[in-house]
This record gives sequence, structure tokens and C-alpha cells, in this order.
Amino acid sequence: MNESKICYEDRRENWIDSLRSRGYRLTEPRQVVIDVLAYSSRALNAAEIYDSARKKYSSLGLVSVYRTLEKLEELELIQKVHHPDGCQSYIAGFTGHQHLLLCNECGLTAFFEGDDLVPLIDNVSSDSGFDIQDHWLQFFGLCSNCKSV
Amino acid sequence: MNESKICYEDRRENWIDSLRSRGYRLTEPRQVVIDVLAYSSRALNAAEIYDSARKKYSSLGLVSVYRTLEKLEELELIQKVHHPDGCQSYIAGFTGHQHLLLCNECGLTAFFEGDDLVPLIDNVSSDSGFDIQDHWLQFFGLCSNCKSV
DNA sequence: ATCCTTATTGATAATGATTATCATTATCAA
DNA sequence: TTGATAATGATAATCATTATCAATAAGGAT
Ligand SMILES: [Mn+2]
Ligand SMILES: [Mn+2]
Ligand SMILES: [Zn+2]
Ligand SMILES: [Zn+2]
Repeated sequence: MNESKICYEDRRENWIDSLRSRGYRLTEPRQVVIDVLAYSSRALNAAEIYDSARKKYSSLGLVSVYRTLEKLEELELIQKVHHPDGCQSYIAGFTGHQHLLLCNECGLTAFFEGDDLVPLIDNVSSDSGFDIQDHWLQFFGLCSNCKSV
Repeated sequence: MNESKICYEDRRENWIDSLRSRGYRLTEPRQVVIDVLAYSSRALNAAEIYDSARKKYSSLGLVSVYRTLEKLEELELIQKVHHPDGCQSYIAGFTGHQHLLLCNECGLTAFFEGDDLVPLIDNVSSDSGFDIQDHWLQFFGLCSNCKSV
């Protein structure tokens, strides 16, 4: 039994439930977009999702991809991924306090947690006079597959 | 004597010297763009720079703003600032190992250093199998002016 | 100081990504 | 099954950025 497959399936169910409980209708365009993104381990932009989802549902319109992304982002089920060469791709949203880890080679995305920035934030606060409210932290590197090639 | 003014003036000189030593000509469009950005404590996008620089040089073309930004970025004198609502604005580049601190209210940008992420990077590396090469760290909050209002 | 080469410019058109419009279709509660 | 209307795909519009090109101006050579 594949552990990660179960996780992806749960994610798909959760996204669909969230849409429905918000009163949004469950349509085929939304389903195929969700099927692509909920199972992806890489961040995908609208065009990539469109290409992939059309293999299952060829009459899908690109505009519906944008509209579905908008809904999923509004419900905080997905989030934009910022990257040196583009900030318009999406991946599943964080659960709890997590940050992103991105493979520079294949784009694989992973989450990590356990950062403790409190001492640094205290120092920077008193040095700068800022009241620091949020932080972005993101790691880049090579995933285990790509580093061994 | 104003300390920060001297710093901005040095930055301006440095950018102009860098352009010239790279063989680029020193033109009025480039000078007014540099004058805006080198003295700015907020990240600015092309349109904002255009509006501001035209007050000094009204025949400036928007395209020349883009072209100048391209050159300055190529020379690593400026850098893009990623922000929840836009990633096309620029600020002076880092000197050494620095990170950004942004005011959510007025956009004031400051630099900080002194982060030590090595222990975290070691943990995440062994947990994930990634070879971590780079990191992005950015703080958001309220600057000393905005927090007291 | 005057030429001359050519990098640079601004006006304009083209591109590409995202968003708005609208008649048609499909969802889902009644 | 029906009906109100949310959602769709086709299409057009918008917006930011990039490409084209003839005219201009920077700056080294004379
Ligand atoms: Mn954190
Ligand atoms: Mn750092
Ligand atoms: Zn990889
Ligand atoms: Zn970004």
C-alpha cells in the first residue's frame, strides 16, 4: 500500500468537500483541475494544468482553470509558489506552520517545519524598530533523485 | 550631516561607475532612473519609476525604464522584490549575505543579516534527502513609524 | 573642436498572460 | 422533473512587457 497515494487521495476529497460546503457546485472542469493539482508534487501554472487536464477532459477551457484556481486559492487550499523565474504557479496549501523546499532541477516540492526564528526576529526587531509579523522562508536545492544523477 | 544621504549618494555613484566600466554609455534616461531607484527606501516597479523620473526628465520613455532595469539587474546592482501582491518591483541589491524586511503599511524596505540557518538546514537535509543550496528569508511587519500610528 | 561609429532612444506595434463579457449549458435543491 | 442560477467555453478586451525601427546622441578617434 502506497502511503503517499493515500495522502493525495485525502487531499482531493478534502478540496472537493471544501468547495461543496462553501456552496460551490461540483463540475467536471473543477474536478479535472483538482485531479491534476491535488496529486502534483510540483508547482504548476494555469497553462500546465490546462494541458494536463485536457487529456482527461478535452473540452475544458483555459478560463475555467483560472476560475478554479481562484476558488481554491480563496479557500486557502492552494498557494502561489514564488520562484526566481516565475511566481504564477500553484501547489497545495500549507497545513500548519510549514515552509517550502524546492528542487532546482526537477521542480519537486516538499514541505518542512521546525524552524525557530524567534531569536533572530527578536534581534532584528530591536535593531530595526520593526514589529515583525510574518516571515517567508524557502529552501532551494537538489532532491534526492536529482542530486545522485 | 545626514548619514543615510551619504549612503544613497555613494550608491548612485557606484551604479553609474559600474555601468560605465561595463562599457555602457551614460545617458540622461539612465541617470534619472538611477536617481529614483538608488535613493528609494521602497521597492518600485517600472511604472512607478517612470512616473517619478518624468518629473525630472519629461521626455523619458517607459521602454527606457525597462531597459535600464534590465541592465542594473544584470550587473546585480538591483534585485526583484517578491511580495504577496506583486513580484515586479525592484530595490537595491544585497551587499553580502542579507535579507529583506518589509513594512506592510508603507512599503519601507530594510536589510538585515545575522541569520544562522545551518542547524535547520542540516535537519531538513537529512529528513528530506535534499541537498540544500540556497534560501530565501524575508520578514514582514510594521516599521517604527507605522506601528506607532 | 569636429567627425564617425554605433549604442541608445522614443514611438509604435506585437506579444503573451490574465480578466471581462455573454449567450448557452449543467448543477442541484425543491 | 423542473427551474433558478451558478458555471461554462468562446470570444473580446485589457494590461504589462517585449520587439522593431528610424532618429538621435554618447564618446572615442582624429
Ligand atoms: Mn516559519
Ligand atoms: Mn540567510
Ligand atoms: Zn529534483
Ligand atoms: Zn514572487
